[in-house]
Amino acid sequence: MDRVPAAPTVPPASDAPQPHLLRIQEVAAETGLTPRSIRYYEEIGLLQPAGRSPGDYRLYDPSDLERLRFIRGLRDDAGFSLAEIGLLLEDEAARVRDRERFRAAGDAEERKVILRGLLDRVDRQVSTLEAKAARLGTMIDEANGRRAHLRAHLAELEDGRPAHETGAAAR
Amino acid sequence: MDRVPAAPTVPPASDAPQPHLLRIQEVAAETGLTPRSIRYYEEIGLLQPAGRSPGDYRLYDPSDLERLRFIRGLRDDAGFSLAEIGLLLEDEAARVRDRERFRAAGDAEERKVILRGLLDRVDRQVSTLEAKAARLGTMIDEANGRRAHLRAHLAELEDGRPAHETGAAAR
DNA sequence: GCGAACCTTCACGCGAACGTCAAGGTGTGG
DNA sequence: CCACACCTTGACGTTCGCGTGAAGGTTCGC
Repeated sequence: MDRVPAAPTVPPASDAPQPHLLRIQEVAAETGLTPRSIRYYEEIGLLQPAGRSPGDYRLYDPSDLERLRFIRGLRDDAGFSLAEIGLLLEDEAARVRDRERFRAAGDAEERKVILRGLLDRVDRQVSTLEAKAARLGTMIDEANGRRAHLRAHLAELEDGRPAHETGAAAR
Repeated sequence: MDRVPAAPTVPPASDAPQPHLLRIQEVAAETGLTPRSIRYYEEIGLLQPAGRSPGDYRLYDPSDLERLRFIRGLRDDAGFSLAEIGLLLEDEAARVRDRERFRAAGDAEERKVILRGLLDRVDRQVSTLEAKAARLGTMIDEANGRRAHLRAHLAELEDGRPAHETGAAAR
């Protein structure tokens, strides 16, 4: 059975940097990616795992999961290339540094600076996504235009002489 | 062979199959694609040029242009793979057949059947596009959520103690 | 009828985004 | 302590979506 720590009387709250570290296959199952892809994304600099085990296993924390899901969304839903995703997410090294700096910074002023940087990036992400959505919207409009055109033609034919009903083609 | 009607006093609407046939490079300029891509799309069955010249040059009519523009939109704006585009456009051979049959069919009833088929296809295209747009919309919402979260954190820091102004960071 | 520009069909090459072994090290329940 | 699943780093293979010649035929203006 599980050798789970039976009763941690009081987790000392001072530093608990082990919330839920997952190994690569669990991450894969969780995100719908493959281990190979995840390693590849690391290779091209899209994300760094939160840490490594003593035996050098990659270990991922929840924020890594979120990032991977975001990457997958950008790839599958938005159809961006990994290169574009790299530009959107911008410099994984910076993220790591920022998190480090943020934790280290007791100074509220520095935290604000970091937060503003993050906010700017998210703003750019949103506008990029919205631009894409707008182009998609245009395409949908055009397709609807063709649809209306066809409907008009069809109506013309049907209206001119409502011959016999075509069975179950009403819809 | 066919002689071209030099001066069709009254275009009898029965057959005028030479409106504006373009060669591949003109089509490329018109659609923003490359000749190589256009040939490749033909190779994988995305479209057949309206005809060939006596010297075997590919010749494209306006509906080919429209189709190519649609393909480009699906590829660039919607981010579909060419395989997915093939599924969306569904069987170029059918389109050719349909057009042929439509022209040949004086029968209004058969024309209606063909039009209904086309309409169904366009309907499926629209719903596929809208599904994609919805997923993109979800992504945008999530990104906005993160944005709001960051804003809240930032506001908390700034509100708690509005220290000194950060110069020109007002955006 | 000639040259330039365009076209044709192969055919090979390339970067992106992984898949797939191979040859080992790691973690753990029994 | 061992079996076995999981992990590691290479390294090579694959598919997609074309780019880039090579070698030759076609159009067209002059």
